[in-house]
Amino acid sequence: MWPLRAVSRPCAILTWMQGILHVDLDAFYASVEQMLHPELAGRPVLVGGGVVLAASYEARAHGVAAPMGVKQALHLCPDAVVVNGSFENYGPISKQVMAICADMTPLVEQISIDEAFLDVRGSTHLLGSPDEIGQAIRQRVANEVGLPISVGIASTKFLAKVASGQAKPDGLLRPEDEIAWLHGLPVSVMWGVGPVRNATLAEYGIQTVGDLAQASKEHLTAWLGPGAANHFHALAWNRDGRSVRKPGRAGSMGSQSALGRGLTRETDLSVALLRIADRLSARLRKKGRAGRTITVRARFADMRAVTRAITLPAAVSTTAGLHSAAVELLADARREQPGPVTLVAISMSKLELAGPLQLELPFSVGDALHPGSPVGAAQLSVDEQIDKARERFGKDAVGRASVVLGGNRGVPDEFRELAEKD
DNA sequence: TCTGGGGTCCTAGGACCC
DNA sequence: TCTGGGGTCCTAGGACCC
Repeated sequence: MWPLRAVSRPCAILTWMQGILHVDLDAFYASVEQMLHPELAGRPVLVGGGVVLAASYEARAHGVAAPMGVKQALHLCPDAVVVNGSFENYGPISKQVMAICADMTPLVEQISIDEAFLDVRGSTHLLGSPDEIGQAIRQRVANEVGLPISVGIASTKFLAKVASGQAKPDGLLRPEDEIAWLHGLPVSVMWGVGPVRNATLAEYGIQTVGDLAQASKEHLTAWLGPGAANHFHALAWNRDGRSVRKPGRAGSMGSQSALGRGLTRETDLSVALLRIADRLSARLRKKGRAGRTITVRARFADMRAVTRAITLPAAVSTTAGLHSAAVELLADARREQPGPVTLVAISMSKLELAGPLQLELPFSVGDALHPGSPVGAAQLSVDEQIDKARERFGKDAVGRASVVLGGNRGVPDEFRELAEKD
């Protein structure tokens, strides 16, 4: 029932060395949809709207892959069922899977919603060999969650990741002779080799990881630059010193929005920025964080992108603060390339811990665009609202005030508490 | 049919300081 | 008065990952 692809009788030392697992849920979003909607089981399923976010293996058999336009995917696979992702389900299901991993070892490093590294070298005396632990994870995820998951086992994170990729779908793989096995694979399996580097390497006759391992450092440096050359040459010999560690706090946070054929009018762009500024600042505040560097990226119809950034003396996390900076940065970007903007993104970096949210002020879109205009309940400009709040709650509280888009989210509890105290 | 939304890391040039 | 080498910060762009 559980295809163990590695033909192996682990000796003790290999078991010790090969103690890193990479677990990866197969076609995660599509598999969840098939699980929640049994009528989709066994059928080609595409999750996404404009583009394919995930394709079930039945669809992949027809050449469908993410990210591909849904229309193109349907051309390749006319029987496919297209579903909007039920994104509210994915996070909790991912948590269930990660909890199973955490039962095997405290050293779990989750790297995305559907994959994680585990260092199980400290668990083998209790739970058995890495193979047995890997199988136990697969069995529990199948029984308790209902999803297929693939496992790669190796002596390094890099090789474990490559192995889980080769084990898919629904498999487990532990390469016996790691270097020999690795050298037979195409360079594109390496983490960090995408279309551009793959094409560069192919130009010089580098097809397999073995070819890369044999290439001279001088050549690799000329082709890829010094940093990438060292990195990939080391990986080609499975030299990867990175250990499994609990992920720290994210270094940046961003939000973006695609704008169809593109927007040109100032006011339309300002509204688009306000929407993502609000989404981003809400996430920042929820995590108790604020950022000093604000970056705006605009993409144009020809897919060219222009970025503009500003680093502030103090960290911010308010909708109004992000929005006003973003509007200026976007205006600057558009001076370089006028014309319709097809995507806008705001990203915050240099993140710091911020104090808990003290106060949110309801206000409306109209106020942001035309300060003082009588829109909705809030008839005051942002500045006037802040002045009012300052009068009522004192300077300190308002220093941390943030502004809520739309004014229709109700008054946050923090606001109510302050108001009651007042 | 051109292509979502969330991230990471690297490079390179310029400003500035010692 | 002219000038070196090193370090840090900032900005812009790009490749890549899920």
